[in-house]
Amino acid sequence: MTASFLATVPLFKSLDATELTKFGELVREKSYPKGSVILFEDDPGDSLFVVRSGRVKVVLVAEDGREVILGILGVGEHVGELSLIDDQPRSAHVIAMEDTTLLVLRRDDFRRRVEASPAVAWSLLTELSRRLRRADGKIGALVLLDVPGRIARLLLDSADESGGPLIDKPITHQTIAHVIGASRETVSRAMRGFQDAGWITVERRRIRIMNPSALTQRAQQRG
Amino acid sequence: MTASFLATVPLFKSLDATELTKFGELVREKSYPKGSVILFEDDPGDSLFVVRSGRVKVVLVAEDGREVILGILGVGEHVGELSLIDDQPRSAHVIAMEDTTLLVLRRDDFRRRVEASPAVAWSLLTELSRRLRRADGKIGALVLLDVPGRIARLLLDSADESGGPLIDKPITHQTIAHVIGASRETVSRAMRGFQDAGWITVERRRIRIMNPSALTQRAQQRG
DNA sequence: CGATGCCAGTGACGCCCGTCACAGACCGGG
DNA sequence: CCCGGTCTGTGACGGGCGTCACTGGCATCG
Repeated sequence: MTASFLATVPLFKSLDATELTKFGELVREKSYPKGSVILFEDDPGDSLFVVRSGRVKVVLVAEDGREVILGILGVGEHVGELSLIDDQPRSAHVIAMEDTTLLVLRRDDFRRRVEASPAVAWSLLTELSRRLRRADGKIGALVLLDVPGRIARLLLDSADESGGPLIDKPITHQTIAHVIGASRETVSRAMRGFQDAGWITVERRRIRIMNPSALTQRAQQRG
Repeated sequence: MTASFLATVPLFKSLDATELTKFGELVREKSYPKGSVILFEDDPGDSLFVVRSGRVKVVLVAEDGREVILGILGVGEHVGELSLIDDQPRSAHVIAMEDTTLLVLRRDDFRRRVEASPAVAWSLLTELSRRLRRADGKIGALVLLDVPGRIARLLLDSADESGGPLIDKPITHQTIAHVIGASRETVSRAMRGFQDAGWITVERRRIRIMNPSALTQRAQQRG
């Protein structure tokens, strides 16, 4: 049932059962195979998407094909609010990293609900704040840290998102490279360095943090 | 009168006269000399600041003193909402770039008003959206563009913020460097290049865009 | 179970840009 | 109108990291 799933989504956690049911009725479900493009940058946007299963990435792509990953979203997270709020076109592409199912909510339905319930508006504000803090942090990292420093930072962030020293989601060097703005080869060399130093171990693309304080140190300055 | 000033602030533009007066009574005014620190990163935050006169910068500072400017705010713009929304510590330093006067609004007063008036909540959402788009754009620029490309982008942005080809606020190379994440010397060389190419002219630190399409081109790819 | 992709590891090379070091221009204030 | 401090222009140099080119691992699937 989709209402019971919605109850697990942070954005809607403050809603009561009857409101959830109403929402559940407004929602359509759509599936996307791995690699397919869900949203195109510059399209006009009129829907909000909630990840029901799978994983998607939000990316900017340069003319020559190089890409930056702005964010990776898993189950319960959502994309597309910005266009609903300010009526501007989509600011990035959204691409399915695995086979993915999304719940789609149309602008008008969403707006009505937000205006009717201050709690949802507040959740939205909280979520946007979190993203802004992250984005600013990322800007700082790009300017102030070298590649190993940015990787260290990413690993620490991912770890405490997983709630332990083991980063549960497998991840490739290529993906890390796109996230921190570096080349695959440089990431490869830096990760080898961390392993040789005994700061992390990697097993079947799962990374375990062995020495958090060394990484923290490394994520604070360059060199 | 502070209520009539508040009426010009986008955040509060949707309020009617009586609400503005109420707000005006909750507000205190504070002045800061050029160069003084208004907010420290990591401080707990419980106030929102609206720039009444002057200009402030939001900056991240590394241990060795290097800095990134996340934003420059002028009259009518505001800082400090994030901590009010999510109760997290301040995410950056805020420093007066000129002698500056701010209006200070305390958390509880602010929250009450936001909850009472959906229009204010909506303005806030709009504003956060705008900042998020900018931040994401900045991340893209840092990763995908070289220094001249990032400068071109900044100049174009600043120009249409001024509403014409002349960027009215004078700005130093050092400041540009901090904003785009580059060194002062490299900015200096790139700007000379733009002038020699006839794309811009500079007079008393005011920049005028002579060839927007060339800059747009340059802001699209590197090399 | 061989084949076919993806992914990681590593060397070589060159360039962008940060850093250091000055010289000269500009600029606001007494 | 001159003077001290800030801002800009430029050369020299070196290093971090992107790019290119391969090699070898390992996993999935007819």
